[in-house]
Order: sequence, then C-alpha cells, then structure tokens
Amino acid sequence: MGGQSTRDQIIQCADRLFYENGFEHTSFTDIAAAVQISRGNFYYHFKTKDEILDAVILHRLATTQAMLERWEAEGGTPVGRIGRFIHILIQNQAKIMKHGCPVGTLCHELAKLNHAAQADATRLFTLFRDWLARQFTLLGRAADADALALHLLARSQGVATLAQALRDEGFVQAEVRRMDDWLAALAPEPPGSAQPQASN
Amino acid sequence: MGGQSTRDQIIQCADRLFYENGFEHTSFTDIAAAVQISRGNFYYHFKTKDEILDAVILHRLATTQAMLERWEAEGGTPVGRIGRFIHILIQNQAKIMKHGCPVGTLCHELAKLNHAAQADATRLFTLFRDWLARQFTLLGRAADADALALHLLARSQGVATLAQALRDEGFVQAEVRRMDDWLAALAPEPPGSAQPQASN
DNA sequence: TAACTTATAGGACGGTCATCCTAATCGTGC
DNA sequence: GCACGATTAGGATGACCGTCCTATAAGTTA
Repeated sequence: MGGQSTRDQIIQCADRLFYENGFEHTSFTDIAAAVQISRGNFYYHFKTKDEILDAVILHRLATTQAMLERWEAEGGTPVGRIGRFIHILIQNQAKIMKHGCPVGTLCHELAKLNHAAQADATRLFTLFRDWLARQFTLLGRAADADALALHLLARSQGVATLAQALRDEGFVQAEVRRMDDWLAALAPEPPGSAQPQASN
Repeated sequence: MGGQSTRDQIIQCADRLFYENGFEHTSFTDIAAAVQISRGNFYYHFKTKDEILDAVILHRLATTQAMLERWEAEGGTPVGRIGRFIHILIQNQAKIMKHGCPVGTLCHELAKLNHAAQADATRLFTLFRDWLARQFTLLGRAADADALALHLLARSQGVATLAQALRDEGFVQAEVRRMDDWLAALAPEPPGSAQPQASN
C-alpha cells in the first residue's frame, strides 16, 4: 500500500503540476515539494523525468477512458452524451481559463520539445475522437461521424485556447451555446430514430 | 545599417526559434548559433531574455498589423478578406502542422510560465479580433460582429491545434471548407458586386 | 595619428536542473 | 533479536542556463 501510494501521489502531483505550469517548467524539486518527499527518492520510483511523463499520460488515458465509459454506461441519448462533452468547457471553466485544456496544452508543449511522448499524448485526442464518432454514428451520421467528431473537438480546443488567452467568461458561454445549437440542428429528434437533415 | 542589421537578425532568428521550439526551450546559445554571433554579444543588444521576447512580440504585432492593413488596402469585399484570413490555415499548413499557430502556441506557453509578456502576446489575438469584427460590421452584422470574430478566431485556433496533433492534411482542408460554407451562409448577397467564392 | 563610440568575442559567475550514489530507516518473517 | 528486501533521505556530480564582465576590434571624427 505504502509504495503504491507514494508512486500514485507522485503521478497525481506531477499530473497537476504539468497541467498548471507545463512539463518542462516543472522540476523534480517542484514535484518533491508537492508530494513532500525528498528529491533523491524519485530515482527509486522513476528512473527519468520522461518516465514520470509517460506514467502521467497513461494515468490520464485511463481516467479519461473510464469517464467516457461511465458516460455511456449511464445511458441517455447520444445527443445528451455529446452535450455532456461540450459542457466540459463550462464544468472546468475556471481551470481552463487559467491553464487551458489539459490535452491541447500538453500536445502543444510536447510538439515544441519534439518529445518522444508526443504520440502517446495525441492518443488522448483519439480517445475523445473515437468516442464522439461513436455517438454521431448512433445519431445516424455514420457517413461523416468521424468528421463531425473532429469538428467538435476542434471547436472545443479553439474555445479553450481563446478562453485562456482572453479570460472572458461570457465568450465561453456564448460558444458553448453555439455548439449546443449546432448539435440540436444536427439531430432534430433526440431520442429514437434520427433523420439527418441540417448541415454544419 | 550594420548595427540595426544584427539586432534585426537576432529578433528574426529568435522569432523563428521561439515558434519552432518554444520560448523556454530556446537558449541564448541556440539563438547565437543561428545568428552566428558570440553568446556574450547579446548583452550589448538585449540585457535579458525577456527583452528579446518583448522585441519578438512587438515585431510580430507590427508585421501582423501591416499584413491586415495591406489586406484592407487591396480592396475586395469583406467576405473576400475574411476568406483570406480563413485560408491562412491552408497557406501556412505545413508550418502549422509542424509547430502550431504562432499566436496560440505562444500564448499557451506564456500562460503556463505565468510570464509578464502574456498580455502583450494576447494583443496579437486582439489585432485579428478587431480586424475581423470590422469586416463583419461591413457585412451588416454590426450587432454581433465581435462575437462572430471571436467565433472564427476560435475555430481557426482549434483547427491549428488538432492539425498539429494529428498531422492530418485532409482534416485541415475539410475544416477550411466548412468555415468557407459558414461564411457564405452568413452573407448570401454582398452589397453591390456579386463576388463568387473562388475555391482553391 | 589620436580619442572615442560602437560592436563583438570569449570566458567567468552563480544558480538550477536531471541524474546518480550511498547510507539510513522501515516493515516483516525467522 | 536478527536478517533482508523495500523504501526513503540527502547530498554529490556534471551539464546547461541566463547573466555579467572585460578585452579586443571596427568604425568615426577631429
């Protein structure tokens, strides 16, 4: 228990610090202070900083997948589930305005660093992409489900980026409303059979 | 001439390296190697690294403003000009897929670093925001011109983010087409000259 | 030529970083 | 009490970083 707890604490704190201050800008000392263990103790749990990053990404992949599976297990309609994705922007508004989207900012940074973990971080996007595409398929949009998923992902990313830069609460809410409208126009009849009619 | 040239070279190389590798990850040694001057010589031109960043942002602000003014001076319709903004994504596609949007990624990084130049970098967004809002006003959408400007900015940012993460050329083109359609639906009949949307 | 400003080179400095090593402590079975 | 693996603490190391200092070179003016 003790060992796993320390390791988990490291991952958890590193996760938070990487999100808040960036991967490169977070030092071993920072994480050690957050976990309240000695700096040298890291080598026992993780041999390199990159190993911590890998563990953090793996942890994010697991929790994200668990969340999406929970959303599907809880039933509801595809429209309701997609709406739930859109409203992440509202639910995490404060954090997003401070630190941006956890996925987008990490991918950005790893791309600049040309880091090996880049591909793993991108898999976080793939998780949402596939899940959203599945929901759009259930809406009867099998033909362009993946395109719609990517479109919605991009919209969310854009809102997060500008929300962080402008720190404008009203903007986030306006854009979420716009996405809700877009989704509603896409599926006129939420439950039951859906006839695709509207475009964009 | 000579002195200004070195200073300009530093700004130009720093601009490129900050874009390609990030501000924090770019060292004095890197810039010195790119400009092919000695490391210690920097102190004569810039007292701190932050001064270089300020100069780079100022330089970007100037060139961006010049570009937007040129676009207005060259005439055409508001729709054509907004379309030109949208098609930056195509024109700079290769660079964007490699390094993301220069504005968005810089704002992201400075936000993580909690850097003082954050506000200045955000002014790059404001430049586009105000310019786009002016075009939408000319379209007869004065009431929601600013909201439309922010919406389009966000869409572009989202496309840039996902383009960099996924490296999918087709995705960028599909999203640009979607934005073109959105713009066309927004302004069915430009007053006076009927300007057909030239697709390329 | 001589004095002076401008520009450049190259190295020294203190600090921080990731990494690594070694000794001490803890928990548990014998 | 004792042994032994698991875990932790704390410091050493070498590299890199931003910054700063000083000496030299180039260009200009009188």
